[in-house]
Amino acid sequence: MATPEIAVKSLKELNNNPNIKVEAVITQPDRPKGRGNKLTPPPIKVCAKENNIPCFQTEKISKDTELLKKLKEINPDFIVTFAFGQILSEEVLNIPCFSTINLHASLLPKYRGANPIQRCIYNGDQETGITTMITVLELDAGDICECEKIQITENMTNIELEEIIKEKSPTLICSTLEGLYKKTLTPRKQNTEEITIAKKFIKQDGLIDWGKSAKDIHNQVRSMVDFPTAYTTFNGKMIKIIETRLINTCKNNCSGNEIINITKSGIEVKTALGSLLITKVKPESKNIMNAYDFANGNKIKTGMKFGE
RNA sequence: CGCGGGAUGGAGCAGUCUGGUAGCUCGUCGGGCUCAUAACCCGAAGGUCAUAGGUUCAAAUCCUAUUCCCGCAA
Repeated sequence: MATPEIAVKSLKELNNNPNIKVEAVITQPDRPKGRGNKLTPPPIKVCAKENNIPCFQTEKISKDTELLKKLKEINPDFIVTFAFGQILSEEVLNIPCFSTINLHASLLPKYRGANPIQRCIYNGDQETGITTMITVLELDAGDICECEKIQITENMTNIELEEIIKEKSPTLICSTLEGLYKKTLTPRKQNTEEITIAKKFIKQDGLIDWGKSAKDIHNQVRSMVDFPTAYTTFNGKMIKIIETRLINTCKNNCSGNEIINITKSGIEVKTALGSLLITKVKPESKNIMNAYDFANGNKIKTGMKFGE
C-alpha cells in the first residue's frame, strides 16, 4: 500500500525479489491535479500497471468492504505500507499472517507523522534516517524493526534527501521482511520520551521571516524546494527563493532585509543574524533562474529590500 | 472548458496601452589598461520579436486562432 513517487522503487524491488510475491497493490484514487485539474493516477498505480501487478484504488480502505474481502482471500503473509496516506483499521491490520509493516522516513520515535523528511531539514538536524516498524493503530507508534541512519549535509535539500531515502528504502524493507519471516529479528519498543511530531507544511509556512537568522532561513528554503517553497516579495511581487548559501562574510551584525552585495554567484541579503546568499529564484510567472540573472533584468541595486 | 500571468539576440528584462530606426543590464568574441583580475576602457558579432492567419501604406505593437511555459485555487 503506497501512493507517491518515493515508494515506486521499493515496489519494483519487492516485485523483483525472488523470495517475495507481490499479490496486490493498493493505492489512492486518481486525483485532479495541476493546471486544468486533470485527473492524474498516483505513481504507484502507474508502476503496478507496468509490472502487471493487480492494483486496487480506494478512497478509504477501512470502509471498503469489497476490497477488504479481496484482501482476506489473498491471505497475505505481510502487508507493507510506505507513504500510503490512509490510516489502517484494526480489521486491515489483522489480515496478514505475520504483520503489517510500515517504512517511515525518520529515526523513530522522532518525527512521527506526515512530514518527517522536510521537518528534519527545516529544524537543521544533521542526521535522520529511515525506520521499518510494525504498524499499529496509533500513528507511527509501532515497535521498531530496523533503521538506517542518513547524514544531512549543510546544503542538502528535501528533494535530495528524498532521493536518498528512495534509494535506501527497498533494501531495508526486504531485510525486515526476511528477518520477521525467519524470526531472526525482534522488534523493539519506541522510547516514548523522545517522541516528536512532524506536521505537514502549508502554503503559509513558505513565507520568509527576515527577522530570523540566515541559518534558519537557509534551512527553511532547502527544506521546501518543491512544496510549499520559500517565498518573499520584491517590488510588490511574489518571488520564490529556490536556493541559498550560507556565507561567512557578514562584517556588520546587522538586522534587516537589505541587499548588500550582488555578484555572479548571487544576491547577498542581510538577515537578523548574518547574511544569506540567494543563488536561485523563481519570480512570479517565470521559470527558475539564477539570482544574478534576476538582478540583471530587474535593475536591482544594493540597498533595495526583499519583503516589500 | 476552475482563475490569472508569460513567450523579444546566448541569459535576464524594457518596448505593446497611443502602429513608423530592435533598446537595457549582462554574457560571448576582438583590442586596450594592469604585476594581475571575476575589476575598468574601446570596439564587434549575434534577433524569422513563440506559431499561423487577418487589418494596414506600414505590425514586436491592433484582431482571431494555435502551441509551449509559469503562478494561484482544488
